[in-house]
Amino acid sequence: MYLTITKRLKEALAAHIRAKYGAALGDVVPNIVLERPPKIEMGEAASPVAFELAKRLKKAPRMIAQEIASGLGAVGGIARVEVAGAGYLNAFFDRGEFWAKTAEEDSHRVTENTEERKEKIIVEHTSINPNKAAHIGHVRNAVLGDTFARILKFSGKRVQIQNYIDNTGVQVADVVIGFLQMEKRTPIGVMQLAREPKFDYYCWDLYAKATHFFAEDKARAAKLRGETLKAIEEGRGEDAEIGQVVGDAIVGCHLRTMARLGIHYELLARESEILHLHFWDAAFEMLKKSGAIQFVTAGKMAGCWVMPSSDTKKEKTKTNTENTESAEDTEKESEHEQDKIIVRSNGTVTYVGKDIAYQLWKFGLLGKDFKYAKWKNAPEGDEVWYTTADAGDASAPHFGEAAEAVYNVIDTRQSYLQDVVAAGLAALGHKEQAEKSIHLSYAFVVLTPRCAAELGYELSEEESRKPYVEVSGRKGFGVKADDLLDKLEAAAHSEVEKRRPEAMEALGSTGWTADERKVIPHKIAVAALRFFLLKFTRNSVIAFDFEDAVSFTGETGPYCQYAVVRIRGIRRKGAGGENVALAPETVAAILNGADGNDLWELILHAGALDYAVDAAIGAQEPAFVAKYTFQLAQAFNNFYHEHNILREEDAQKRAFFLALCGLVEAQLVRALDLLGIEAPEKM
RNA sequence: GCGCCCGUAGCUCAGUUGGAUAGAGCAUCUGCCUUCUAAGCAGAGGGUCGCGUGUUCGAAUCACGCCGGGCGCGCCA
Repeated sequence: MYLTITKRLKEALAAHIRAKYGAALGDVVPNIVLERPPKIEMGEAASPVAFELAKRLKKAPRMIAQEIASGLGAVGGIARVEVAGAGYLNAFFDRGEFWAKTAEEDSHRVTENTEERKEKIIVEHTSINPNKAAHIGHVRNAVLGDTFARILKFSGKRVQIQNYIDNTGVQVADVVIGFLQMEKRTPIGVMQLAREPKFDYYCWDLYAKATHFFAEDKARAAKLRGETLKAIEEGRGEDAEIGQVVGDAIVGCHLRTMARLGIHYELLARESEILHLHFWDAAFEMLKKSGAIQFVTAGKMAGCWVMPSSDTKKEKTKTNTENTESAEDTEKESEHEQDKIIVRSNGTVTYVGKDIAYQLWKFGLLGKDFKYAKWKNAPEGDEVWYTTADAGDASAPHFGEAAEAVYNVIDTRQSYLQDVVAAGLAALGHKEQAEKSIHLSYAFVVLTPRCAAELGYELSEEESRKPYVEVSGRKGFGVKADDLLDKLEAAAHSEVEKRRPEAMEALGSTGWTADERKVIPHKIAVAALRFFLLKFTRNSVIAFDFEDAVSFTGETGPYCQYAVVRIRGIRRKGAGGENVALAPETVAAILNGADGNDLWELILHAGALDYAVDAAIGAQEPAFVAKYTFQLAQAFNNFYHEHNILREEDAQKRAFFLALCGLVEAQLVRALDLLGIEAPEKM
């Protein structure tokens, strides 16, 4: 609701300024900025536009503000506009109306997007190499992607979630070599092992051992890797057989791990099919024909197909809007830059090349499509599809349908490569799609030295000099996702035991059911972890520490859940109180009354979810929603301590408080849902 | 060397696309459960927003230059 009104105000201001001061000020009009005044007594939205106008009109800002305020006319939802300070325009909302509309909007909202006609947005996230267990870094990726997808859906977009599976890369090859060469296993033996529940953990260790094994003899490593990789890519022999078993089994593990966090996927797009269905060949032809890549005949890169650096450069500077450097400068600089190799002199394609082909497919520009089949090993209740080169299932959704925009959730270290991929699309003439290939980047997760020590990791001299330690799947060092979740669930369980001993002891009617004893700690654990990963903005490096992640107090997921639990308790006990007819005049009287400001701020905040979501999408920053949720919970807790709802003697006031609880609960639950957090009935 | 990111309270971080008196959480200290669940609330201390110059009516935010830290730049993925 807050978004609706501020939008209206912006439009009204823009129209008024245009009409009154003329087109000469055209550049001011599109940038009307609204902000929240520092105090609620100063209104709900303010515009400093008069300062901007003062420059051009050579008039005092306060005078201009006065003119605008008196000439603006009525704006829906706004009671009045006043001039404040040196020339601020402060808008005061109609509190009663805001309350009524928010409650109404609340009951009408459709969260599910059922309209098939809407253009689709792809969010690709997780994309863990299927050769080891998922670790905390992977969880950040998945949680960010999942949350962003939820936010997009909430704003009415049709979103399709894809998880890219590189099941034919060197990482899988390394584990295959581990099984075949180091452990001397047969495909059948590996197949049996792969049925074990913690197969991903087994591979985690094996992968680390393989890395060690390769380090001992670099020449042997290169030879083995080359052979194995080729066999896997071509799908022949024991290598390929084991590769597939490992890949499929590990993907199954990852899906189960992520399902614990409420993360699900619609499509597993696999590299094996990109190879077998010759996606690259199609892309290669397009790139050659358009001149986007060129064959190098002499020098260091003789025999390679490269993308000239000027192309990638252009793409990058273009996003930096205004700064138009002279063409001369750009050329000079590009001389020093290296062209990006797309096809090696031995004829094999690089990762970037494959990614261009894949990105073209996402936008429906490749002229090819996969076949699809249902993933058999999906977590309970999930329907997941995967790409196949076989006949496929005719009833599969149309995954090949062109996307309007694509969000790729990948850590910031791959920014350069993502730019090259986008530049590839642009060079093929798909400028629009290049711009809508959005790299949702985030900084990686590292461990504090204390955390590393807790894990029994011995720091090298170089590492101990640094403020934190990098997670490395290759070294087998990091916090595994399932271990962390187990730890969090155990911590949540003992926290419940400590705080509500009666709940876990099955004493009389206060005891929790067996189901609740399991599910509630789980929900708390998920809330703690997801919120912990979401409260940081994307480009902030998270230094992981058990102490912070396991915390359930302060700015955490459980704090937000707790607010909901409190409301639910009150509403259960106060049931019926809402039935007292609540006159709109009474609400207005309360909100505009002496101590109405605090109540009003709570309502205003509850009604600003749309605003938070809009900002989150605009900045591609899920952390905004986490912040919003925490602040709403905090605002409710303030209200809770100031007013005793059930003991309120004034029936009208009591009915209003209960209705307010209902509104806050609805908004909190909704906001938590966007974060992938469920609020329990009790905790 | 080139490119990207970061530097805000003791610690971890916000700061809504330049606005009014720079905010949270944690930690420390002091209060508050006979009252709707204390996973809570109130209060206190704690700041040259890395440094400098500039643009502006107005800068934590923008520009330039330093200082300090991280990452990327491979015929790896």
